[in-house]
Amino acid sequence: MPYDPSAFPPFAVTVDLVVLTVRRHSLCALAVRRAEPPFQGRWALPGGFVRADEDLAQAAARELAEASGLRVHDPDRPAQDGTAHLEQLATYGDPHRDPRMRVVSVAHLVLAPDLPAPRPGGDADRARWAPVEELLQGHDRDGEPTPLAFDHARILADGVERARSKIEYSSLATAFCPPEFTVGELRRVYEAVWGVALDPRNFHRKVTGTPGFLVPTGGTTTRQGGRPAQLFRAGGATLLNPPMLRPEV
Amino acid sequence: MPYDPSAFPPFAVTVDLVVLTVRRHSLCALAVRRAEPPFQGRWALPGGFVRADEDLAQAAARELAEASGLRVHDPDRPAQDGTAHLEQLATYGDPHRDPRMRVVSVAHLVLAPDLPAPRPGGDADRARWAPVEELLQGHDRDGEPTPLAFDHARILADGVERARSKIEYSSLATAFCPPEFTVGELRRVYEAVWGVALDPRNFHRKVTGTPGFLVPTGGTTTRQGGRPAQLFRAGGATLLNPPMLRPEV
DNA sequence: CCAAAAGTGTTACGGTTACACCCATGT
DNA sequence: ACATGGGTGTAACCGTAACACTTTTGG
Repeated sequence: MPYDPSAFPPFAVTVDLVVLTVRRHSLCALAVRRAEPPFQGRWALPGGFVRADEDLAQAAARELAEASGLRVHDPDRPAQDGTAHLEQLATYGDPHRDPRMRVVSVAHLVLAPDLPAPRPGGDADRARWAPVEELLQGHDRDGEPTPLAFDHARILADGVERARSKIEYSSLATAFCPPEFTVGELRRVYEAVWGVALDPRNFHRKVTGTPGFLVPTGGTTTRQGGRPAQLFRAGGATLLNPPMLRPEV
Repeated sequence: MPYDPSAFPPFAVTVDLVVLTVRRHSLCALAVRRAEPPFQGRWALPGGFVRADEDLAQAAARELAEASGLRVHDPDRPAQDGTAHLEQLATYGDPHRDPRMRVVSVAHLVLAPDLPAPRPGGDADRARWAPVEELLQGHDRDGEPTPLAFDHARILADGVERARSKIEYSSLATAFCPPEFTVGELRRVYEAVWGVALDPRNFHRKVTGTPGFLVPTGGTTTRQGGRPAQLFRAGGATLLNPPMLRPEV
């Protein structure tokens, strides 16, 4: 087929972000309140237009910094505070997903530690961390309606599903932890993301026995109470083999 | 951020297809020869522009039919001859991936049975099934150069990797088989996609022992020689638990 | 009869589960 | 002393790997 600039319709391309973290033992996502129509006043995933000279991942990292102050992990360096894991999730291009025009959105998944100063935007009126069940069910614990704008509930559900399955066979769960963490803290991440309880003893053996998964720093902490726990950093291994088994329901 | 139609740059959006099949015991991909610049005369993945009123998956299915005559599985019906599995793969949006203009391509993965009449386009000069190693290494067995256009080698590599990992934990390998197939034929699919040899006895026990994976049709065939083998259709189960273990290396 | 592919039986091994038990700290 | 979370030991259990062996066709 010959090249003809008029042969293709123009699209707007955006990135949307599913930013997940674990707070108070539950899986939360970053939501921002829309200031403009359509869906004015409704909660939505952070995102925005891709610029003319930007790669998709660059655009996602820029929008992430704008919405949350988070920076993206440099894979070559040890994890630092305030840095997150970013990966492409999927692309949503229903012709009517945005009533204004034809918009194709490349959704990205971000896994971030629970920051001491989460700073979602700065003021809690425009951005917040909300438990994913609230956002997916469309109402909070008081029954107040909180449906997400556009097809963002679907995108969020896909992102949560990706995170849930990916921590089974990769070391991605460490992206929810601070740079140094204990085995118990890592276990609570799995429990929050999967919504199950895991046996602390077997979990400990599993993660410490997988070569390259965890690297002891030598330090200990009692921040969780009880006996001092060893501190670890994420090791070089990115794949977990055999995988962490997820208890059925 | 207020809505301003001039605030975003225009993009072209395309779909590219990684169409995989198993032929003569090796994993092959559909490649088409480019008739126009850029990369005129080079092999490329089939694909094209998304139309104004089309969903992304619809565009992929349309391009698939145009390039190969294949139709896409209806998940609610039993598999039929000439139908394939289609899923979104990933989106590629480097600002310079197409020298003409800013193109974002939503790649899709198609798994198809080896058709009696593969009909890639009709004439073998414009389309062909090529072993994926040839396409990925950039030359065929005679040393002739066959580098793929654009970033299609990367897209193909991602599609092959997706197929290799997904047949581990899902029943997707049956998408490479005709509607009725034997356990041995299914095993040869795994062996071709993974490039390994599997123990026929253990494989047989594994797939026939997983509830919902295979449904016996009652018929038998000797088309592979030897003792008559039972014929099966794909069952309703889409997830394989525990997964098929992939031998290392 | 022989080759080839299908299918069954059996044992050894590795990883997970379940749970008893001990350790080191804060209050 | 006691509660709390960290960590080790151990036996039952389950699925896979390895391989001997039988079955049923075609040449």
